[in-house]
Amino acid sequence: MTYIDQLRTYYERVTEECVSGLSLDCVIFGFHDTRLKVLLLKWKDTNEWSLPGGFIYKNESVDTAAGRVLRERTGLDQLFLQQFHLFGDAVRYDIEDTWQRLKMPMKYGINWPDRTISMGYYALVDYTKVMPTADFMSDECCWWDISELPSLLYDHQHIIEVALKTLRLQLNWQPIGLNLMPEKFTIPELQRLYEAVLGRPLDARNFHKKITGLSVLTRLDERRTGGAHKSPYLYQFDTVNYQKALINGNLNFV
Amino acid sequence: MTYIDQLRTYYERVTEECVSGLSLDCVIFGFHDTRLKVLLLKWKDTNEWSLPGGFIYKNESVDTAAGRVLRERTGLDQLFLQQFHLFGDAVRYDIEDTWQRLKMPMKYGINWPDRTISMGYYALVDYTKVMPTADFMSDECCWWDISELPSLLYDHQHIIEVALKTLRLQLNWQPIGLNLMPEKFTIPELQRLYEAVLGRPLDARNFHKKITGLSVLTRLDERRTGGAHKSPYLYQFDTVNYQKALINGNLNFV
DNA sequence: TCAAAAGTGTTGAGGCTACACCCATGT
DNA sequence: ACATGGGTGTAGCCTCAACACTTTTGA
Repeated sequence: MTYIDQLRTYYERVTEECVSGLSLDCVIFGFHDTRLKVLLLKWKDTNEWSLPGGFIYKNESVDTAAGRVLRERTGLDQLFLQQFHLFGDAVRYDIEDTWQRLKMPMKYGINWPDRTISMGYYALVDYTKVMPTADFMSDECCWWDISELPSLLYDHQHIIEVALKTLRLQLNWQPIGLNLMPEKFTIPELQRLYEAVLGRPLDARNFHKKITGLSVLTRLDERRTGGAHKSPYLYQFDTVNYQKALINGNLNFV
Repeated sequence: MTYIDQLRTYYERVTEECVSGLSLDCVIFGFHDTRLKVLLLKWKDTNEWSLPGGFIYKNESVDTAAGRVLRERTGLDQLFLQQFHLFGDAVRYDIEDTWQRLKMPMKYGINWPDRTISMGYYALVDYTKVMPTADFMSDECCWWDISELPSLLYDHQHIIEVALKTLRLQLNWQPIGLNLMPEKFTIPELQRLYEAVLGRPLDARNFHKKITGLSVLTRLDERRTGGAHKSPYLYQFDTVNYQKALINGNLNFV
């Protein structure tokens, strides 16, 4: 079976089994090496990248479908996943141009709706736990630095921008740290995350004071060694107090 | 043509001309007489109420469709309208029970999808300018006090709750006052609005100090007379400064 | 004259910002 | 030894919350 046949079969199945005209796109954020990252897929035999996405089975909750897409691309379950915008413009992108960049015959001869509306989700994941996994349409699935994205298909550049804007706005009310950091981390590492999301530096003393003052962290008896400098303490989140601080909107580092 | 025929014709047109399986519901907030209000429709020949909603034409932007629904029910254009949640559970409500309450034969014999996903929008409108207008399916369209809602069809009770929660969260970043108040209003009246949204009383002196300190209001040379008490000054919003205050997130009365 | 709501300032507490030096570690 | 980043405290400012009396108006 050729790749094109596979694709046609896939889209035929989608047409039959999924909600028509509605898709979802996931902006999966990770954090590594002081940088905010996004998980992208490269389409087979092209140099074109896009967000992981998918369709909703006719008897499936949309949120569940988003969780499924996420699980398939990251290997992780029970992730922090949040609706952020419905992309419903009549013309979201240049369809012909897109099919050309994908080197595909338009529509594979099947009855595909003229326009697709897409629900945008963002996810916050622990970079160290993710196993990026390509699907049958892609030959690569990997992390990209948020500030060095490749050219993206569809309106995915726009979708990422909206997701990032939402993330910044929700920083104080969402468990950004809890979900993006590995289990054990140092306070300066957490500060780098906040700086990466906000896009500007924060004062180390004030950050330390604030985050420890909220008692959302538990200091471990371990330190991170290996740097040519004083070894910082490792911390874990105290999830109970973290939830409390979130509810109070106290995790703001403006 | 009987009412049932009209309905069948309508749903046939929707099936043909609209995006399938996706609808939208609008929670239209108004403010009157110290109370937050929602605009509801009563279905013909029943005592069942629901939110105004509609479908999206195949070549229409979803946001535009929401604006259209809103214009048809309020007579107003260019309203403040905001996506807030996609209601996409596989089973959102008891379908059979709903059709029974509507006293309708299910599906009118047409090919209607088994489940509908709905995008929730909320709107903030000037109560005094709205002309509530029923559609052909409803025999009443009117304002209901948010704390004294009737029994609602579908999952509309839930949708209103989510909308209200969103409104509270966004109070500091959205032009709540600007859109819900009439052109001229007094500071105590604006305070009542904030109290209605937040669901708790605010201190008059602190409110006055804060709101005047932001220079988002212009005091007019008029006063509201008629009450058996001191006549309060009338104010208008200074839209330029209002936008600035919103951007800075300064309109918070926590 | 009375009832009802409008208008108005001050004070204390807590949170935020700005700022500089010493310490621990690996090279 | 030295370079690198980690850890730590204080002072001033600003914002917020709490709080009561006088004024105006219509009935």
